[in-house]
Order: sequence, then structure tokens, then C-alpha cells
Amino acid sequence: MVRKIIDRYKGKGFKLTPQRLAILKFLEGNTDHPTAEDIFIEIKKKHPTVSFATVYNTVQALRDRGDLLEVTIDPERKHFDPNPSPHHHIICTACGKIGDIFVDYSAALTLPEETIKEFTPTGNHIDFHGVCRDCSTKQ
Amino acid sequence: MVRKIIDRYKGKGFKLTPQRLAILKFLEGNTDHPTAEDIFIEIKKKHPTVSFATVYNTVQALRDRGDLLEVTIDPERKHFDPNPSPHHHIICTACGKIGDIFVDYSAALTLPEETIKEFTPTGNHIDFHGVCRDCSTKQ
DNA sequence: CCCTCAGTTTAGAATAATTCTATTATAATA
DNA sequence: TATTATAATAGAATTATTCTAAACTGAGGG
Repeated sequence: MVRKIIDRYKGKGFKLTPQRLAILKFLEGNTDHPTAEDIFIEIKKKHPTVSFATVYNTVQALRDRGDLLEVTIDPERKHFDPNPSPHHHIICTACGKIGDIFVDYSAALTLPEETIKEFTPTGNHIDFHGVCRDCSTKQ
Repeated sequence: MVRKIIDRYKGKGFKLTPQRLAILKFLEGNTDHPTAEDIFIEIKKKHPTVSFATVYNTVQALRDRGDLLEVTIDPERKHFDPNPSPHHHIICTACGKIGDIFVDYSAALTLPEETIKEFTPTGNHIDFHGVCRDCSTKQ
């Protein structure tokens, strides 16, 4: 896994530091939609001196390269999704758990004439709301 | 307009103060999706001593009554929409202008089996991204 | 293999949005 | 009009995120 990550970033204008490698390892295949704090807490286990700024710098750099999506479904804070292919999300209104939805609904999302007159659409993202199984069985 | 607002809130467990009335007047029919700061700046014109907390308290109270939607399409800050009927939004990626989209796409938004297994969906909101006419002619 | 330096890390301060606290004020009911 | 529950206020506190300036280091070139 580490090799794959190194191959992906080596010589691509993205300096691979131990901290960045740890962040990339944590994110690789991660579908938990961690927040910056989640990442920070995890990386601190191996790199106790890591600073929050490093986490923010790194996720910004990854987002700018298109390798990481900022997920804004939770009004409280940003979450990050290492799967850069466009997809949608569902959040549990009770516990905040976020799930991925890999369906492209674009064909059905035709915009009304008045919107087309005012905007040229370039993309879309759907926030589904719901209750997760854990929360609905719990109560 | 003021009469309509008074009728709507009088005796409904929502104390109508001058500050609240000013906020309600500003929001009535407003399709600009103002932020808390936009509201604060506007209300200060007539009520120079108003505090930010009053604006936040009031929009929270209105949101809790279902009279105001929090719009989270802009990752920078929350916007408010006095139209409580479910609808979607489009944001200009250049200037941040937000437009309303009154189409119910729900019938087309069927969720995959694996999502249904994990979540009971209760609603959805679509963030469309695009470029508004002003910004596309400007450049 | 090591030099160099642009890019990165760090601690801590700064910023910005929002919430909280304690006190004072007031709308709405009786 | 008196009472009281609720709201308004100033300012501090909180939380998420960004900035700053100095020290550090990965990686290409010699």
C-alpha cells in the first residue's frame, strides 16, 4: 500500500514527508469520512509532534490535486473523502454517520428554464438525509 | 406586510419584539439567501444596538419552527432561506450567488439496495454548481 | 553520496463564525 | 397595570480553520 502511494506521488510535485505518508495511509480506502480532527488524532499516534496546520495543509493540497473531496453535508464541520470520483452522500440525522452513494443521477436532474437562463450548471451533489440502522434500532 | 407577519406569530409562542419584526420584514420574500451577517448589517440600520446574538437566536428560533431553512451550499458560512418549502439550490462558483430551484426530483432519486439496507432515507437536497450569467459575461 | 533549496512542518497567534453567560429589558397575558 | 416568562444585550468563550515566521527536510543535481 505504501509503495502504491509513493508511486502515485513521487516526482509529481508533491513532497512526500512521513506526516503526509501517514495521512495518505490513513485515508487510503477510508470510507468513514473523517474530519480534520479525526485525521489529526490518528496521525498523532505515530507522529506525536504533528500540528493541526499540517493536516489542513495536506488535505488542502490533496483537494487541490483532485485526490480528495471536501464533504459539506455536515453543517458542523467539513469531512473528507479520499474517493475523488463524483458521488453523493447520506447522513444519519441522529448520529451523523455518512454513507456514500455511487449513482449518477445527472440525467434526471434537468433544471428549469429560468435557472438555465441565469446559470450555466457544471455539477451537482446530493445530500440525502436519513436514519441509520444503528440509530433506528437503538430507539 | 407587517400585519401579515404579526398575525402569523402573535399568540404562537413567539414573542414579537421590534428586532424580531425587523428581521422578519427583511426576510419576508427575500430570495437573496442572506448570511447572519447580512441580516445583522441590515437590522442595525434601524436598530443600531442590536447584537449578533439576537440575530442568531432569532434565526435559530425560526429554523426550529420550520419557518426558515439553513442553506449549507456555501462551505464558508450558513445562508438563510425564508421559503420553508423543500427545494434545491444552485451556487455560482465564481461569485457565490445562490439561486432557488423549485423542482421535486425525489421520484428519480432511488437509492441503491446497499444504502437502503443501512439507512432509512427521510429527505434530500441538491447542491447544483454553476456559473451565473454575470460572471460568465464578465469573463 | 551529499548539497542545496523549494516546499513542508511546527507552535502559536490570528481570524471568523457561532454560541454562551449573566444581566437588563420588555412583550404578552392576566 | 403588574407579573413573568421570554428576549436583548455586551462581551467573553468556543470551535473550526488559516496565517506567520522560523526551523526542518525530501529529492533532484552534481
